[in-house]
Amino acid sequence: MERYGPACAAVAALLSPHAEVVLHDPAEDVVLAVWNPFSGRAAGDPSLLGELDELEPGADGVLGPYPKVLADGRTLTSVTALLREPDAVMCVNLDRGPFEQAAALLSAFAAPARPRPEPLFEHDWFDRVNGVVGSAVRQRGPVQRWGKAERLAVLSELDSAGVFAVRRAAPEVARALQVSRSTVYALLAELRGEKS
Amino acid sequence: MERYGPACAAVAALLSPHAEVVLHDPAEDVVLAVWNPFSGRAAGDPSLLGELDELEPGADGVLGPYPKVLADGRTLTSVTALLREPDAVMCVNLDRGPFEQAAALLSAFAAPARPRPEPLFEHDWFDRVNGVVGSAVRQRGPVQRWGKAERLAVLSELDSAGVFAVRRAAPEVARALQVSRSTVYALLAELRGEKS
DNA sequence: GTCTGAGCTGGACGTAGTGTCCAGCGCGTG
DNA sequence: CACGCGCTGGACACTACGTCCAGCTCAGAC
Repeated sequence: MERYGPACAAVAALLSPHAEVVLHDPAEDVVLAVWNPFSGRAAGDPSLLGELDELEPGADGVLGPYPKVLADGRTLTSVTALLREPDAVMCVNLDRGPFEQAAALLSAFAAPARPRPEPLFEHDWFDRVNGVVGSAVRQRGPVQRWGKAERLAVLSELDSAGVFAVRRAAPEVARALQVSRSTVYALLAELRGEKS
Repeated sequence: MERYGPACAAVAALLSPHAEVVLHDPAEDVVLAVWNPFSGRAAGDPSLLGELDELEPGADGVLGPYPKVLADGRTLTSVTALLREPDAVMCVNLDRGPFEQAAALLSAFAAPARPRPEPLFEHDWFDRVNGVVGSAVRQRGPVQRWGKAERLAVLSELDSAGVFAVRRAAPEVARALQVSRSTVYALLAELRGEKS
């Protein structure tokens, strides 16, 4: 308690008022302390840690993050740290609500209400290629700077999306990836050769 | 131009730097002016408004909002206003990227990682053909009883769904319709000949 | 600097799939 | 019965696909 208290308080302070930190004593199955409480629990309550048995802790002694729902409907994201010598369990419960609301607000502001009325895909697959390449661009930087690994990854995605089943797809993909048609087939062969 | 310019400029200024406003002359199919340009178009370029024909304008003369993807991967949300007397078309293209990034940031921060499945359509089009033919069968009776009109109708549906843009589609459609490949092309030619 | 290999390129080439054409055939109609 | 419409299977030219290869560039090793 004296050992871990400041760490818990620090986490709680950092994420206040959206996170609650609970320190448990697994030996006594009792709550040692709660910082910034909003789930109704208090020091001295039973821990009810049994539910954690289902989860496998990672090599670093961390469980989760995993989702939780409070009785009042609030959604939480939680992580649990297993502490040793002395044994303790630290749970951080983050109220996801405000973040989800903000994300929804931003999405609603900038996203079209009707993404795709009819999945007619003649003209659509063109956008699909641009879409896949585009999201990869956002994730990995400009196309010109890509290496073989990036191209392989994007091609794999396009291939498993079935893009190459449509006519004239290969040249278009080559254009979007800014490589030659030959290279597209070369990478594709490499991809499918290793897969099977 | 003198009439609508200030309105376009106002919209561009409000959303700057994330929105581009393009004023078109539909009669000449030419771009009259661009405020805050980022799509590379400039005054005097051809409008290429043909793509808008597919969309039905609302009662208020507004098309969209609808999604768009630039070649460099940026995602846009666009709305188009049809202006009368004098005729003009105003397009507002909002760069959705920053908003999506912010939303993704918030989501990633508070949400447990959740992989996103890509909708694949390779095997889908096969079912699509069977689906269209199947619903037509339910509506018009067994395939063997169909006359030219029925086949034309179903073919039109499949064609406008873009099925024939995918490889090996024609033989498969012929099989589903229980006609020869030649007939498929014959009917298709008839269909497209009358349309234009 | 030179060497070397990995990776991309443009072009050539064989093949699969596409789209057109036509003689032939069944079938309903005048 | 002759006629014509619509479908058929086959032939054909052509496009697009997928493979192959010599040559180029470039980065890293020596």
